[in-house]
Amino acid sequence: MIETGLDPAYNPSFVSMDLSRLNPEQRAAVEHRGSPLLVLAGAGSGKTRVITARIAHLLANHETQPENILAVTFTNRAAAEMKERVGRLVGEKSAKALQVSTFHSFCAGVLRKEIESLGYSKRFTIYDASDQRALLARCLSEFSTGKEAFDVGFFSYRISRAKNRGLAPDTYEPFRYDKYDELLPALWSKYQQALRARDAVDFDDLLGLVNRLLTENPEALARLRERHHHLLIDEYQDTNALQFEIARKLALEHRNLCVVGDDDQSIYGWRGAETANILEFERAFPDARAITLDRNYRSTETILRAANAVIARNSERRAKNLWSKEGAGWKIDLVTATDENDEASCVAARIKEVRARFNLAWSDFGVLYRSNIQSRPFEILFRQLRIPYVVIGGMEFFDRKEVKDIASYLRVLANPRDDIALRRILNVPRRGIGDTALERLNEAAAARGKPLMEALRGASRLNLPDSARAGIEEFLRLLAGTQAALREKGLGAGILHLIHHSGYLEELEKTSPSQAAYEARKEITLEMAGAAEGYAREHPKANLLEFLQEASLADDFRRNLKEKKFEEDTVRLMTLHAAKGLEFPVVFIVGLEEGLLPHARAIAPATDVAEERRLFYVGMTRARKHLTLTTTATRTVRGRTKASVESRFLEELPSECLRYQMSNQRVLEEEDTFPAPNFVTSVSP
DNA sequence: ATACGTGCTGTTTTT
DNA sequence: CAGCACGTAT
Repeated sequence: MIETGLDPAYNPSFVSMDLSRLNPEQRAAVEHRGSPLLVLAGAGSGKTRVITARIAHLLANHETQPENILAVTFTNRAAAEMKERVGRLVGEKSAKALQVSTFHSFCAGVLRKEIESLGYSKRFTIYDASDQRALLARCLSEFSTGKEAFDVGFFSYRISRAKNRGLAPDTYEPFRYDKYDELLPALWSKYQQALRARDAVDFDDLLGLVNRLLTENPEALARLRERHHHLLIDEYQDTNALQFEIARKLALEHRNLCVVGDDDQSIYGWRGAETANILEFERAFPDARAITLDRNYRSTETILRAANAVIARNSERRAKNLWSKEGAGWKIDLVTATDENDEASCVAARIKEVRARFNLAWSDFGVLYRSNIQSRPFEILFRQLRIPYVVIGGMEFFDRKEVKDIASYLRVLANPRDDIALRRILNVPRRGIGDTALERLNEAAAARGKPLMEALRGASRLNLPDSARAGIEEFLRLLAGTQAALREKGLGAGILHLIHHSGYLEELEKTSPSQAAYEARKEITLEMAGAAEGYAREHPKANLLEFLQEASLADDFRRNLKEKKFEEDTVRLMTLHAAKGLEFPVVFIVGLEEGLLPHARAIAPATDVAEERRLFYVGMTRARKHLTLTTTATRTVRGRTKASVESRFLEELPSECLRYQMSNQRVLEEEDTFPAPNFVTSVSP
């Protein structure tokens, strides 16, 4: 039994939640009621613990039902983990009824039910970044801008940024007028029409449309407020303006809003994240309570001291100094390697040495880098040395060509108007429908204002080469056959039907440079069917649309594929971004060089490197016991070998926290008198 | 329509 | 070192 908070409405006799293991600040965060709450939670301060305890506390007090709690996390992995942790506190049954998801999948779910009031069909398709670009490129080509070269990516970036600020084509105000901005409003509205014609929404629309729904449809707003009576947002520093607006509208009435974040760990500014959301929370909600958690239960004092020194260089932050009682521990090793291969072998040697000496698991080691490309030397070497590893993120399953192809088939089946997907697979595998035939079909469709699929069905009336005619017929037969197989035998079997009746594997074999490459691609292709099967088993009622939605938002789907690997005892390789929220006893941050960290793109004259510094800070604070930072003397990038320049961040580290080493030195030396950190214990209160 | 060779250019993070 | 656009040969 615990002592209660100050809320007079609070009745201690209901309490069965044990809060005695929380520190006073954590406990205050769990018990606060009646007004919005901002929890400024430093790295390793027990942030997830607070959120899960708060949820459990709400449930244990019978203050609400699980289905009325909406917890928003930044990644789906975090969502799954949160559900599991709440489950341990309140039982799996309650936990299952909670809604825990990312903003994007939450919005997708809302739109599936409510989008018709916004003039879209319920069967809408979600376009990912590459679909978006493809469609944008098509729109751009209609502007016949002559010889002027435009970068589609640049438009896509600007449109996305504008959308995330809640703007529309007619409210867009160019920041600085250039040739892009001149065209942007017109292109944007054309793009928006094109999406509409295809029954498609892009990632940003998911948020934008929900925000519109909440503004324009009072009944929907009331329903959602009723349903989501308690709102918790994790990683609040990474929310953008639109997400803030959605949360604000949902919470305005019941005011049960709890946000948890750390401005020092804001690393998604490039994606529209507004640190202002966290810095000015109290301005948006004047009755808000703010609680700071600055006791760290994760890292040694040495690591924290260094991390604090680095982050202190940033202005524009809510001052906070992490402290811990974990002991000084080892110094941070700063290793200079000759090149990126030497860097990899040095890390490998250290992993082996420390693992053997302290009897650790492979999964106790994390190797963090700034950009995905840096994983390669590590992968090659680890494979040679038989160090089990897994690359988290990187080339995601869903970015693979094979997977996109199969998914495009499914998308066409689910939404025949989706001609971005249709164009992608109409001639994959090759079936004689070349560019000229495609253009002719396209013209026919455009002339009558119909989707491309209509033109295919009426292809016999068009002037087309025989090969194309036959190909189209074959293609339509394949779709019909797959449709039937999906309906009669289920998702997995339907996809297998598609793979085996399309000649897809044969085409893969032909186009693969080697037998090994073919085998790998084949495996990916078949995995798609396996994953779908797994999904269908877990969600028996789900239809194709829902499956695709999960897949494009990378929800359960990717976990079915990857979770196994993640649970295995492997060294984890990942970007600094992907490492947020994780911790490892032993961490390596590699490539501490100018151009890499801070990244070249972030060094531009006018921009400051604050976000790169935060990224470094996030990386450092992942380490519990030991941290190694590496640089190289030379590095080969895009085939060019160049002398490396040490990262400016290294100078920001207090020298007394560091031990300088060369790549052939060991972690433990003969004369080493540092007391080894205790790798075994460390249970937070 | 497709297969294949050449030359060019781009440097990051992800829901 | 890619991956891509473009051009040429079949």
